[in-house]
Amino acid sequence: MSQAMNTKDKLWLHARRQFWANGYSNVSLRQIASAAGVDVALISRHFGGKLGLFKATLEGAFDIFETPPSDEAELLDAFVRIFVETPRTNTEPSAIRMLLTNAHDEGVGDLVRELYDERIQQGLRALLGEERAALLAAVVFGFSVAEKSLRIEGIAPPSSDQYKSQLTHLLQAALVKPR
Amino acid sequence: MSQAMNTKDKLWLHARRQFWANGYSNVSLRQIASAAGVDVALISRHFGGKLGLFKATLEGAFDIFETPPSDEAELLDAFVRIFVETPRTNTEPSAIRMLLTNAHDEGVGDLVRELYDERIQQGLRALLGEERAALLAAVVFGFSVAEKSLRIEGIAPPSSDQYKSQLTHLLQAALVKPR
DNA sequence: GCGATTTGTCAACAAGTGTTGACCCATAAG
DNA sequence: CTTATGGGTCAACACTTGTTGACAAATCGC
Repeated sequence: MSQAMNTKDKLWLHARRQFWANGYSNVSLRQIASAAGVDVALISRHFGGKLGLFKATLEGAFDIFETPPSDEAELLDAFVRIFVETPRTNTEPSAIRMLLTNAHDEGVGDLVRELYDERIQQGLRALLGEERAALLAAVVFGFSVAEKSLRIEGIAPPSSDQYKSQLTHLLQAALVKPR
Repeated sequence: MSQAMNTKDKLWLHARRQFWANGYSNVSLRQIASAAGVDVALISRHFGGKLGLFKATLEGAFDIFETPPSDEAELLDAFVRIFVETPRTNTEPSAIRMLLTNAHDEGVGDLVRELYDERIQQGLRALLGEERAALLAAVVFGFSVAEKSLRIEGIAPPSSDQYKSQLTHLLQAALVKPR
């Protein structure tokens, strides 16, 4: 499969995997180029630099939000889909989770926060109000990063039905209007 | 205050602040030394290297868990205390939150995960079982990092009473036994 | 076929990293 | 006074980082 791709796509693919696996600043361009079997200089040629490559790997991260959810039930569904089902059926990294995982990084932190706020958080705020949107974001963020950073396996057991119901319950709790 | 400290304590203090603010691998020894007004070489002298310095800044991270909570109500109290009250009354960074924030880092990730598992997660598992412990960890993790990484301000409004009740509610939801 | 434009190759660069060894200087023990 | 000893200073080290420029090769338009 890989030998039929042009080098730009090869670079994109391996960059995506490595950024997801190790985080933006823990991956060097030479690692990516080596994994793709390509010279380092090609990255700057094709993507303009490391940041440009990272931005390119974020493409499609927000497709699922292109039509923003209009009520809370729909929102709940969307989140469960993003954070439970998609990561398990698709072997490739989920772009939105990659986004969140790299939020704490000096190099791309600003870009990531900007994108997240503009493309996701704004919609949440409009639908839920300031406090509940923040609360929900915190929960979602926790799930995204806990499994990856702490390698907490129990969060996502093979039979994900129970996990799904627990997550749903948790998100509902986050959506309760404060007194 | 700072000029009365010896250089080792000065280094420790500024290292702690910078590691917390920017993450382990985003802080260079020269930055720390410069902030402390001290030569870089002293760090390797006093702490044996960057990793040694980081380990030293983790000291006392788990004091609050020295007597592990024995029931779920106590556990809930402890978490609210750690993640709501302590960070606001104390201007210095909370070590446990620093620990979690640096979990996603190639250099110290293993150390951080090991410490977290050994000192916190094990107690949670014994008390709650595998799944609920993981779920609670995810929520707590989200709160620890979301505010810091995503700069979501709404999570912790100045009047923290409402926030406290929301967090309590959320933690209770995480503690519900799965069907 | 010929020229132009893309695409790939190689080597080097400047900047930044953690770490080490050689020296100096104080203070206290003999 | 002499002499160790611990703390501090300075310069260099070996290494990695992202990026760039000069050149070769291949591709495509005409």
